[in-house]
Amino acid sequence: MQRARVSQISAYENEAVEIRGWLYNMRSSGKLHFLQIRDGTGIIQAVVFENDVPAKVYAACGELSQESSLIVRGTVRREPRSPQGYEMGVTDIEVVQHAADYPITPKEHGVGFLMAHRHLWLRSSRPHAILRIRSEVVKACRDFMDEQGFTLIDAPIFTPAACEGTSTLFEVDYFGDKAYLTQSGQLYSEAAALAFGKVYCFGPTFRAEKSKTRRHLTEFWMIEPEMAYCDLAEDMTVAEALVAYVIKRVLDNRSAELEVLQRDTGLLQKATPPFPRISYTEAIELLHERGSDIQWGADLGGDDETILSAEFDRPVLVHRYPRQVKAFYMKTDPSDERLALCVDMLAPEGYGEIIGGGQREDDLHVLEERLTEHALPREPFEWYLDLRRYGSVPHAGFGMGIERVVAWLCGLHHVRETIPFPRTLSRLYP
RNA sequence: UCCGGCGUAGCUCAGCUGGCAGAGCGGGUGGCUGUUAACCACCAUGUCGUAGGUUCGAGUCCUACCGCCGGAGCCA
Repeated sequence: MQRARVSQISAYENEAVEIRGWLYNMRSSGKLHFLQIRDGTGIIQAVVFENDVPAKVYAACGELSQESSLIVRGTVRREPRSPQGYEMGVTDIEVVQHAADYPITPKEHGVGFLMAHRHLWLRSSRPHAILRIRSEVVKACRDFMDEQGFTLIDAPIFTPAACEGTSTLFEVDYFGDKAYLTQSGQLYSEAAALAFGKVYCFGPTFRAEKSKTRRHLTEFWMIEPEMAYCDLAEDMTVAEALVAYVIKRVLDNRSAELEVLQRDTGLLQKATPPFPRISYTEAIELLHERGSDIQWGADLGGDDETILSAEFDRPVLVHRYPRQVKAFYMKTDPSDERLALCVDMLAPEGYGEIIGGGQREDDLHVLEERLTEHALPREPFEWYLDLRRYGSVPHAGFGMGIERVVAWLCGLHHVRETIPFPRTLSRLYP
């Protein structure tokens, strides 16, 4: 008997097939059992009628429990009464393993309970939909980079020093030396950009900050493109194109999953280029008009970002922040010494910063001054300074946080649902 | 680190002004030939986060601690 996947079930109408999966839910009515079977690609209803199967098979159905693994055989038929439009008329069932007392019932649970059972929760429809969208986002990012001529050059996870200071890093013992889990692959991407022209790295990133908000994880994934002979304007154009590409791919390929999440896709469909671009200084003026008392020179807080993004129906690029609130490697704006040639992209609907980047300081002596200003040790950055000694060029790049993008596309309240096994201040299990 | 909220059945929660520990769901048993988070009847569920204190009496009031959730700062 041929093995069918639930997602392809319409191709097997009126054929006898076998489905290997798990019992998602079950209802019974007299001499009928309705089994909701999931196989990872979807859910299909299998109907067991007492008169159609051997007594032993019908009796076995009565013993079934949620998430028992089983192989069902039967005939696929179109059936409007079935929740999925198709169902299987069962002729035989083989129980692979009987699962007793599955903890996650089809009723409501709190986030704490579900996260403690994350290894099982992945089987439920909501996480299933979110993680398939995440998978699509990741693939879209890689496809975009490939199509645009970028080379994947991944950065190390163990690093000898911080990109932006050591306070937020996880320290590990590295054969007696101190090492840190990476906070960004950017410095390494810069080295790679001067070798390959256009590169990106895509990997996990670690922050030891004790942030307890819906936008933070201690371990998250970031894609970081870096381009040689590139200025801030071109950097922003690439960032905009990447985000637009990802949105379109998710809308095109994951509409069923967005439907499961009841995401209003109208807002996503409107998010097409060009995205609005405003300077930090314009943003401050706008915030003042909206009643904020933020001072010029201060970094934008979460509330400020929410106010700003509410002004637009698509992501907004905020560029040229004050230099003092940005990292040491940001290039100074030649037309205004107070500013850095940097950019943040803020997602709509209060999802905050999804991209941060800018043009890098390419002058050796200025960069040395910046290291001193930021009180950073010189020695761990010698290799980085070499990049300015040997064929330095204007270059730029950015980092995009995958979880925040997925949270926005899915319309989620918290980023922890966008990663299979979230790591937060209070969660290292499972 | 700071501020706020919450810890009661397997889960989600109610429990008033201190007076016998509750509901729904889930589980078990039985019923139903089209269920849609099925429905109907019956059954069993407990270290009220922990440790002290006040009181004749504490789930309830007080103190400390622990855990979780959210926010701030910082960031993607």
